[in-house]
Parts: sequence; C-alpha cells; structure tokens
Amino acid sequence: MQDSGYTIQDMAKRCGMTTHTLRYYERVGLIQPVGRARNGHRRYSEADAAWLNFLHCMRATNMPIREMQRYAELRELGDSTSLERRKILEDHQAAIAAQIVELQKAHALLTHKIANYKKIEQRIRIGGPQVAEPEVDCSLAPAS
Amino acid sequence: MQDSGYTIQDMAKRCGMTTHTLRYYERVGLIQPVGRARNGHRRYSEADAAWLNFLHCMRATNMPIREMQRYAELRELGDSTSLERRKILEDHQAAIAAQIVELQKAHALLTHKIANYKKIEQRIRIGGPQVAEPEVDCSLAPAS
DNA sequence: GCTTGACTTTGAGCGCGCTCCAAGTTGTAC
DNA sequence: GTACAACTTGGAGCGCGCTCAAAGTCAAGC
Repeated sequence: MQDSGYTIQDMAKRCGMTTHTLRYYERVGLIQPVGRARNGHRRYSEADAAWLNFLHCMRATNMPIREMQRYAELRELGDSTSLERRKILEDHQAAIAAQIVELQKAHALLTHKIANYKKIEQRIRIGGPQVAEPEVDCSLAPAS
Repeated sequence: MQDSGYTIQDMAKRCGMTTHTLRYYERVGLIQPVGRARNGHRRYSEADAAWLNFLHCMRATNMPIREMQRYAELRELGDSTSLERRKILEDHQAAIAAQIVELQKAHALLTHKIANYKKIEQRIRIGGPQVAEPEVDCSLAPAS
C-alpha cells in the first residue's frame, strides 16, 4: 500500500503540530476532509501542507480558532469572498503589529530591570549599601 | 472614611485589569495581602500600583502565572534571590524576542497575501482570468 | 495464527486564566 | 428607616485549544 501523500505523522512533523491537532482541525472544519488511503488512513496533499502551514502561522500569532474557521469558510466559497477574507487578514496584521509594539516595550523594560539586577548583584559582591529600586512603571496599551 | 490609597476600582482602571483579576492575583499570591480601609475594603499603595503594572506587562507578553508566582516568591525573599530572579527575566526576555521574530514573519507573510488579494480583486473587477494562487508556505520556528 | 504498530473514531478530560455568582457587610443619601 | 452602591468572601463555572482514553481496524513480519 502507498496511496500517495503524507501520513498524519509526516504532516504533524512537517508543520509543527501534533496528530491530535491535525484531526482536531479537520473536525472543526479548519481543513476540508482529507483524502484517504485504501485502508482509511489520511493522506495529506501538498496543498493541504501549504494550507496547514498557513493555519499554523496564524495560530502561532494568536488568531483565534473562530476567526480561522471564518476564513476557511470564506475560502471554500471562492473568489467572491476575496474582500472579506482580505479584511480578516488586514485586521490580523494590525493585531500582530500591536502585539509587536507591546512585546518591544516589555523587552525594553526587561533590559532596564536586568541591568538593575546586575547593579544589585555588584553591590552585594562588594558589600556596599543595598538600596532596593522600586518597581518600574510599565504602562502598556490595553492588552490585545 | 478615606483611609488613603486606591480603591480596587481605581486600581483596575489604572493598570488595565478587572477587579476580579486583582482579587485573583492576590489569592494566588502574585501580590501580598493588600492594605485595608477601616471598613475592610482594599486600599492599594503606589508600590502596589508599580508592581501590578509590572505583572500586567509580564502577563501581556505571555509569561505564565506560575512563573510570575515564582518571581513574586523570590522577590519576597529579598536581595539574595537576585540572580535567580534575573535569570527568570532574561529567559522571559528571550521568549519575547522569539515571539517578536514569529510575529514579524507572519506580518511579512500577510503583506504578501494581502497584496495577492488585491490582485485577485483587480482581476475580478476587469473580468480577467481568475487563477487561484496556492497557499504560501510559511514555515515558522516551533511555536513558543 | 499472533504480535506489533500505525492508524481510525467518538467522546470525555484538562490546564490555564480568569469570570461570575450568591450572600453578606458597610457607608452614604434621601 | 430604607434604598443604593461599593465592596467583601468562598467557591463554582467557563471559554479556549487542545489532549487523551478506549475500543476497534488494518497490514506487515515472524
């Protein structure tokens, strides 16, 4: 038996998910029913691989499953849904941009705090005066 | 009655959390028992505000509650835990850097896909040939 | 024939981080 | 006095996104 295509294991490895997740995605309609070998086992195509990679990329950047479902649904409906699909992607891109900004703020804050810890450790080492530094104020925009 | 300090509502607004979350954080030891007014209501200090802002900043960048608990615990133990606390922050900073990389990759991918949608829409508008573009491969590093 | 292993299905379970509910207390305004 | 609003508590509930368990099928190797 070969019935060309990737096995579920292959696919899991190839797009960084578990087999559980692959079946789950199929169950909830994120991917159309996958082709089967004669023994009933799933066989993923290259097109499946590309789509799953895309899904993985969206999930990894915190797109909710619901939104991915909506996108997948529109995709099934063909080109006429282009505008709406584009809007979803544009919104998500904006969300990503906002996340990047927050992460960068936190990154900068941590650089500051880590430097402060180094100072404290230095003072301990030379037995100098130990003055606690107050928590740095870190106001971020409302979380996404 | 005044019993100086921020009320739980004030504090919630000030650091972008709900009152539920503030009580929850206290319950799980992320913040030491907060001072009380004579009627038993919480009154938050400036120091509480700074610490809560820091916690919010860490949560907003996906630090797990468990790790925040560990950090809070060490903080209670004083300067001798400086090294370990610094390690936590450094690790989290690295995690943030990794997240930024993933987000940037996804952002770039979306720019590409959005441009492609615009092309499709153009073709539809002029009634030209409609050729579906395959899903772009988007291999990201293993998710954080 | 029997074992092994990779798959199949349905449906339940779980960890996280809140979020909410019910019942009670306190202080202020009318 | 009585309504109202803002708080208190303990504990239950929930949405998300998986994750796993149980029981079964199928093909290959010994």
